[in-house]
Amino acid sequence: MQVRVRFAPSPTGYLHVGGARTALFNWLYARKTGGKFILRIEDTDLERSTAQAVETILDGLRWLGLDWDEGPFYQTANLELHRQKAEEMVASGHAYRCFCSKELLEERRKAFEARKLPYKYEGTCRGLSSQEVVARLAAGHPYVIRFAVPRDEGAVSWTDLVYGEQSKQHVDIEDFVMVRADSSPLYILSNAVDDALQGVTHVIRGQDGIPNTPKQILIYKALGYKVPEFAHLPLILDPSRAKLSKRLHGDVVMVKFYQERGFLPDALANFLLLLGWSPGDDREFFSREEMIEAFSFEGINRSNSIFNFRKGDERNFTDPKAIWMNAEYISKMPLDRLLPFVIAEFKQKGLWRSEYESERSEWFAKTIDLLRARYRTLSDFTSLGRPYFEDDFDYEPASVSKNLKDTSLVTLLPGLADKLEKLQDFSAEAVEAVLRTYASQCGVKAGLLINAARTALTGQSVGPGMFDVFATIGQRRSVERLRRAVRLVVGQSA
RNA sequence: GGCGCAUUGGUGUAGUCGGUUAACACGCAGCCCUCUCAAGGCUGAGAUCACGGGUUCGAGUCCCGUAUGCGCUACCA
Repeated sequence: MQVRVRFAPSPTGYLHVGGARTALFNWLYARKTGGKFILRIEDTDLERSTAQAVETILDGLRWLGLDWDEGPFYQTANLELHRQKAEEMVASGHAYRCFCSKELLEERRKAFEARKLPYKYEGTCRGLSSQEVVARLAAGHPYVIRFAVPRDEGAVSWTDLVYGEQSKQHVDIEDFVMVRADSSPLYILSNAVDDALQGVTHVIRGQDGIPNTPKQILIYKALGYKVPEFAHLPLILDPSRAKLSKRLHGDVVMVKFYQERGFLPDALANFLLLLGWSPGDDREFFSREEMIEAFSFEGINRSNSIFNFRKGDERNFTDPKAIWMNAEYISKMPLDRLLPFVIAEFKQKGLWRSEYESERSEWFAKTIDLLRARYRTLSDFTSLGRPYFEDDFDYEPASVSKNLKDTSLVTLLPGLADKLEKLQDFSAEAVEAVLRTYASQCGVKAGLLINAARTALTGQSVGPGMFDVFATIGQRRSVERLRRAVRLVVGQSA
């Protein structure tokens, strides 16, 4: 039997990390088993769903490389069918019409809650005779359709692929509503019917779906459908152990945020993979192929994991391990696979030049290769990396005060510039030789010139080996920048 | 209140059939390297395995209870 799994987001907001992980796990299982990954948009919530929200979700999935085989299907397309299924259950005695008004039930619930008693619908309309039902129908009384949960000592049980044996007593399950008074079906119904009709064999969803499972199993059985397997995933919580939400946490929980902040989709997927799942050994880096190969339900953890980010910490603008993972990908992945992402980043920031794909393409690639070891996001290439590509860049005050405070640099810098200007071969080795010779001639430590040059050429106090920086930035620009930096020394000492 | 799920260092996780000093990664601190930073190498701090009972020669690992957290408890999805 072919495996069929689905990701069924409701398009209320954006694709968030929890949803993305659920989608990833579904996708992995489909790919591992040669099954199908179905995408279904659960848009039954009237106002809250917008076409734009759907597009954002699709975008996020595409970006993460989670391609679906069928869909997107829209739940609203099947509403009438869902209603019919409920009618079938009424006809077969598995469900009944309930004429109790919402207001009345609300009142009762409140009364019970006030006394801290558990409230479950008492089944008032369950015992209505067919004549009574017909009479009320004829009188035009509004009604909802409720499932008639067996009233016996039995229980609904299933073996969750993650949580193991699960069981819920019939007495603990309320006669839940499946169809509203306006005849629109509820999620609990639509979701189960769609899963059945779309041939879903494995329901892989968040742990918050556990309480729904027994009800849905009841529906499957009442309708004569085969009950699928269930695999519930632990939740992803914030550092105070609250559920992640856009309202509470803002952009950090959204996939789009990572897209914009310069994450590699593979890195995010890899990080998400490890949130709640482990291969059982020490491996942490997984290519898509390796993920597919290694993935299994047994490796899924049962406890909720925490997305470890702190608000207002710019260096750790999200979970430090996610950033670390991204940095690892940036510096370790094959350069030719990284380049397209970097190029996209340059284009997006308006720093792309056509020469980078013609006469300067080799230089561009080498420069990116030089820089990537210490960058953590793609955005770093255009922000921190700016001095390597553009002539106008900022001098970091801390760098200036640290490296350009020695007033003798006022003459040393232009002196070095003069020497370098005469070089025939502006290679890292040649520059190093010149600089070190010049330093000893002047009786200063090479480090003084090296560090000063770093600030002069990049405005920063950190970066690759300085002689590589010289070579990368080039003779003309290097000489210019050394001379230009003199005013900063003066400014500093004044 | 009810029902359910969970509980290993700050975070993510490992810990197979119960058996010596609880492992790995991130983060943090220090050292080495070095022209800086990152990387890399090394070292370190940080966990009475939520708590209390029990079973056992022996429990993070099995059983019971408690606490805490989370989820669900809607004519939301």
